[in-house]
Amino acid sequence: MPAALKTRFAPSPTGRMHLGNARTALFNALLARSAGGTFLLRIEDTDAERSRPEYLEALVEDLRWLGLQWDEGYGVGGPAGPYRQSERDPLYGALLEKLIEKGVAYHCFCSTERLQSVRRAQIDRGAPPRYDGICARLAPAEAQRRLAAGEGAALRFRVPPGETVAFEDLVRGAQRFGTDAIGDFVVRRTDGSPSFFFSNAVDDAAMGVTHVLRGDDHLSNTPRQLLILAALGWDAPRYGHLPLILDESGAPLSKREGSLALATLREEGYRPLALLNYLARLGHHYGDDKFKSLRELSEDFHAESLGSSPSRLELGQLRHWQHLALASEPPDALWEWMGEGVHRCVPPALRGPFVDALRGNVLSPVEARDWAHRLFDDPPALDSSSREALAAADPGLFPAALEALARSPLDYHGFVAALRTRTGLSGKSLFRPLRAALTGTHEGPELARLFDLLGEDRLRARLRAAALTHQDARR
RNA sequence: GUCCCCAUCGUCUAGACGGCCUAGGACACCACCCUUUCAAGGUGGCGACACGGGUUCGAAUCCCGUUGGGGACGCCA
Repeated sequence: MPAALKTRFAPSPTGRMHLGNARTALFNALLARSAGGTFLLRIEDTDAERSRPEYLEALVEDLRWLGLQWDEGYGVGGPAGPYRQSERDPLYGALLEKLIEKGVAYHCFCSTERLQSVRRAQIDRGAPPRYDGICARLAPAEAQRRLAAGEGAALRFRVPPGETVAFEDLVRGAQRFGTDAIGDFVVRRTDGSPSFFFSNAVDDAAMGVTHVLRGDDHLSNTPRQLLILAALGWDAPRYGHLPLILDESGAPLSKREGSLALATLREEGYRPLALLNYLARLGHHYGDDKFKSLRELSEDFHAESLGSSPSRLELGQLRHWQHLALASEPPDALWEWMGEGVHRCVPPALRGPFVDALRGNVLSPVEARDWAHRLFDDPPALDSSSREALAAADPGLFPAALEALARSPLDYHGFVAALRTRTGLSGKSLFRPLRAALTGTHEGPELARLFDLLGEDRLRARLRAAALTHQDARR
């Protein structure tokens, strides 16, 4: 029986999650689900300096909010724990010792200063910056002596010269790297903590991860990790490298917090599925453009449909998916989503009609709240376009509207018909000032729905106010 | 600098085996329809194979080069 497919998301808690991370997590989750496999969450907090507990919390919260459940790992447990790298030192220690015994790892006593000046000199002379191998040639006895004397040392992996590391990338296809292009790299820092190359590779293997979808920036790290695993005699997972995501200006997404932080988007009211539908199509192709549930997203996911060229973020596209996400939301959920500001402002009896009227016309709770205030706060704030519309209105319009309203207060169509015959106005000259008088702005949901929402008293008051504004403007 | 990756409408992308591509879809944009208004909705339009060489009866698709963008070369991940 073939081993079940297992994917992972392995973030380091050094910052807030952004769209790039989120997509990596999503693709791994989708790949696992599409194959009935396992999706695992591992926390890579080996960098004590930059890892922070609050980022860890935020990470978990972001993932949960997105709806990406993990079946194994941090917070839920599993057979291969612990799932925080900071708790896995015993395993790393034993494995590192094994590498030393085999002679594939050696102690390096070089100071950061020396390493830096060597690197600078290499670059100046046009050579690739690589470790020059001073400590690789140290006699073991000499290394032992310096260690015993209390000298600090990092551990480096001895990269075999003249070999080729080949692997089949899940998205890029066949890859080959010559080991001569790779310098001996650090697998354990002087402070005793394992490096990314090491802990990341070793944990994937130890946790039974079979498929790794990760950022493009790891492509040239892959041969190092393959070398480590081979030295240990372990099977490596299959790697697939996703093209980077660029921001709207074409620059690579950075880890810095910004408008693209997931948390920001969430606060702005974006629905998780809007984000997921958008992200799933950045670098992956579905055969259709339909809005999909998480389940459909994974059912239709195919690793072969992963693209290999970088894609650029565009909020306009995200808004499109938000639109579709909201359209598929049941009324109660939409009402919840609109938030406190709306709940306080909209009369309970009008809750349903309000949601119906607004659906399709707003993309965020802030917009919904603005409409709630626009409709139920008196007097409504007039924007400049509606002031103009009021000033330019036919002088007979508002008096006639008041009369028409008195005659058919609960019937929008009757009201409009009466108004038309009475004033002879129609089209823009009728509706622009009417909309301005009633809502204070020039665009929005269907006027008929708003008419019902406003109610007779408010309609009368607004028409009266408009008549006065109109006169003032003319004077 | 060295090695590696990428290159189709403004954006996301379709494009196995070269012909079915006068390059398809979606977002945006524009127009029209609907609604006696705007928005929403419907229909349609605009719009791209980075450049230069090859190979071939035929290339977006294969090869080479150029240009552009990105990544790696860290005791960051």
